[in-house]
Amino acid sequence: MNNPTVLEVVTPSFSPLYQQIKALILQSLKAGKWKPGEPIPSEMDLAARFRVSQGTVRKAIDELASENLVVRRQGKGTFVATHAEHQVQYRFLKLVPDVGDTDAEGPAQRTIVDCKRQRASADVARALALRTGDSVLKVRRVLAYAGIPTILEDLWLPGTPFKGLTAERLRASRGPMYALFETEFGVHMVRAKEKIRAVLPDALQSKLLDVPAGMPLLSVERVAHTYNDAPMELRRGLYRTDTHHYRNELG
Amino acid sequence: MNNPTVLEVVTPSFSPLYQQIKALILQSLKAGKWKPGEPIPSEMDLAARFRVSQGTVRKAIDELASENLVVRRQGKGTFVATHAEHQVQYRFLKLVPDVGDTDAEGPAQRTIVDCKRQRASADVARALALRTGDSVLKVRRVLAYAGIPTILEDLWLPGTPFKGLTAERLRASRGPMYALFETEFGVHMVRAKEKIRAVLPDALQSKLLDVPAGMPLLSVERVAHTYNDAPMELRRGLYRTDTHHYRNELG
DNA sequence: CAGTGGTCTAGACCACTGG
DNA sequence: CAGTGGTCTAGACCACTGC
Repeated sequence: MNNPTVLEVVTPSFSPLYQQIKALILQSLKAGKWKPGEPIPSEMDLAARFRVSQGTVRKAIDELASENLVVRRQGKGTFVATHAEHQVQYRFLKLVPDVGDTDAEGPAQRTIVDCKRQRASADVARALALRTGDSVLKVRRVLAYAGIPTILEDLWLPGTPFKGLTAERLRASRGPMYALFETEFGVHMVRAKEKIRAVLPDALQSKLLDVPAGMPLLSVERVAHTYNDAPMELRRGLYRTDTHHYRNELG
Repeated sequence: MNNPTVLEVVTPSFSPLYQQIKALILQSLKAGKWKPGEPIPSEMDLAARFRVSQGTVRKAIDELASENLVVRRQGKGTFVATHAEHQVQYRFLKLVPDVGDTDAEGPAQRTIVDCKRQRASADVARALALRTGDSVLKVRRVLAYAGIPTILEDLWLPGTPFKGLTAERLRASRGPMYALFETEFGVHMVRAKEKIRAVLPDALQSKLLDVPAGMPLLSVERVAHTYNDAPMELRRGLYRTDTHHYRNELG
């Protein structure tokens, strides 16, 4: 009767009220009941709706806030998190210049190299939870700082949710790509996982980044997820790390 | 009268009670009043001492727990966090095998290549908040998985707190190095910052890792801090990323 | 000023651990 | 069983925002 691989040997059989409230709010977020940037109902309001005390709603919202799904602003309200605010330009980009800081460096110059529809290869399909051969959008772009190409990115997006995305549309947009996804396609990335390696560029890559073929680069493979933890983007980045570095904080 | 670089233009002039309580507990932690692995007083106990309600102590401890300084265990108590428990072998090491998981891979085979006292160079001194020429300990070691050398690490430690650390002592210890630091030298690392780059190894490095000179490697420079945010270790790691990768989660 | 999130309390009860 | 952390409540008051 032992079951070593399953964590919950007995039924969970207990879920705190605030977790249930959290799940309900989360459901509304997923359903798009409140749009990114908009306020959600006040704590008192939600407490009244769910027939619980303010403290219980508060704890639910606390967790959502700590997961960056929602932002609290004292005196104003609680707002659905968004990538479309000038706050931090790129929330998931951890590459910073060796000298000075990201602010001093200013925004990147972005060049869309390519944007086309194609069929998902096996590994792309697996990363995006699609089937091999499903339609995906592939984007390739270069980010430059002070005129120096620094990042080369390949992106794959599932075809259906991103129907209508074109190179022109990408070139026309200002601000983070994730902001565009949010406002134009209703896709809000909330979490991401990265796998980082050191690699050498192939001929085309070294040409696009204007670096020698023998220069080691950081390979950053990112899968970004939307609310339901559904993977909605696969991104493979090549970073120059002779003038910049990937910064990580461990707690 | 303007002061653009300072955040608090006006005085802070307000600090919640629970923050003050948190600071008091933190002070006891720094002072080593309770040792890693030991329980701190119960919430009720602390509440009585500080003449506040349980809820206020609770919120203080909540923050300490979320910073991994303390671990809560329902029914048992709240314990000072420690690196010396089999839980997670290496809390700050984010390199994982491409196939299988860290558990399946098992513990690393560790080889201390070198351990000697030397004078701090300018950059080492800066990282450790020492003066150039101050005495530091330098350790070099190799970690291997399944017999394959995978990580080459250079460590610099300030000489004074780590007086008495020798290669023999390192070789004799089992478990994480941070556990040894904790039990033998009373130094508990709580936070760390990493700068990650892609590099090529020099001749000696490629020999120690048994990789070709042209193989790109991940360079991970870590500064680990103890309670007061004092830097207590500089570590430069070279990771093979042909069989492993650095895994990071973004929220 | 009213409305929001943020703090604090006192007390009740629940879930888990160990003797 | 007593003691621990974990949940929940109801109500008071504080700090901040905007009108």
